[in-house]
Amino acid sequence: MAHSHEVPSDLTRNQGLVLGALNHSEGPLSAYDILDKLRGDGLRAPLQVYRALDKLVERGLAHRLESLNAFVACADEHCHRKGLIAFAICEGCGKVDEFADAVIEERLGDWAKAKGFKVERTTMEIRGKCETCALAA
Amino acid sequence: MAHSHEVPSDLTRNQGLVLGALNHSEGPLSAYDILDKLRGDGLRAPLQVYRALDKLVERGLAHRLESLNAFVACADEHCHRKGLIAFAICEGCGKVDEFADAVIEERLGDWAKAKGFKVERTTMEIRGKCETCALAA
DNA sequence: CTCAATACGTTATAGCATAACATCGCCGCA
DNA sequence: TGCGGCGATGTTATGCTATAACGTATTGAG
Ligand SMILES: [Zn+2]
Ligand SMILES: [Zn+2]
Ligand SMILES: [Zn+2]
Ligand SMILES: [Zn+2]
Repeated sequence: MAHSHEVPSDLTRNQGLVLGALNHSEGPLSAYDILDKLRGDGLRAPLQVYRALDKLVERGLAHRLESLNAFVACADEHCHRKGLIAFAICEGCGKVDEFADAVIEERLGDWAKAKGFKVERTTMEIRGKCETCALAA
Repeated sequence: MAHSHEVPSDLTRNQGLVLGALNHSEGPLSAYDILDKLRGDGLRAPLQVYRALDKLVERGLAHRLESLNAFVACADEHCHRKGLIAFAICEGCGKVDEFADAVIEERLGDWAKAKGFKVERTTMEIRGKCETCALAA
């Protein structure tokens, strides 16, 4: 399990369950993956998972990976204070590495400023092979 | 209609139709949007559209926007020779601005090198408001 | 207590994408 | 000319992802 936030105590039951599932997973999970893991805990419908995910993502405790239609627990205690977050996703083992880069963020800010574009959020996802999987290939 | 590639002459009928639909659209289209536009031309099934899109994306004539599950025609005659491409997507009017940034690409390359990560492709999508829509708000 | 806000549960439906299989047309080659 | 491979096509069925719409339950402020 990846290094991650402590689980906040003010989560609702469903939010706690969903975050727990993400925290205990080695890689990203789709909403339906999560649902399957939590049927034993009484969850029955996709909406229960999606609603919890919405809140978790909103609070920065989880992130959505657009190119996978899947979710991961945030791996960085403080990432919600940063702006742009990037994800490197290994096609081999499925592991996700989360990082931030101030230079990229600044560069993007410059572009936006020049264009008059008001940035609300940015997704950056790198697909490829992690070192282990690249060497194994 | 955005500035775009000339339509290559070696496209198949379906590929030509799909690229035409994208070229004539003001904004991104989902595969099903495209299908609806092309029913009059004899297309009937999603797969016909998806197969054409696969080829167009492979050749760099179209791009997939992961955060929208939609597609746009490439707006840059030479983008397939560049590496990373970024898209700024306006939540107001739906227009998409495609651009490349060598500094960001280099920075990403540095990160990958340091980590031993072998990059295969990168998606970068900025959501927000274009200048026009931001001022109108 | 009462009201408003938020979470929850459930069913149904919408939207996105691919599996599987048959067919067709083109081109290189015996 | 006729065979055989290959890529594009057509069609049906299916699976995965996400939200609409409705009602109930819980909580907390005034
Ligand atoms: Zn994070
Ligand atoms: Zn790996
Ligand atoms: Zn392009
Ligand atoms: Zn706009």
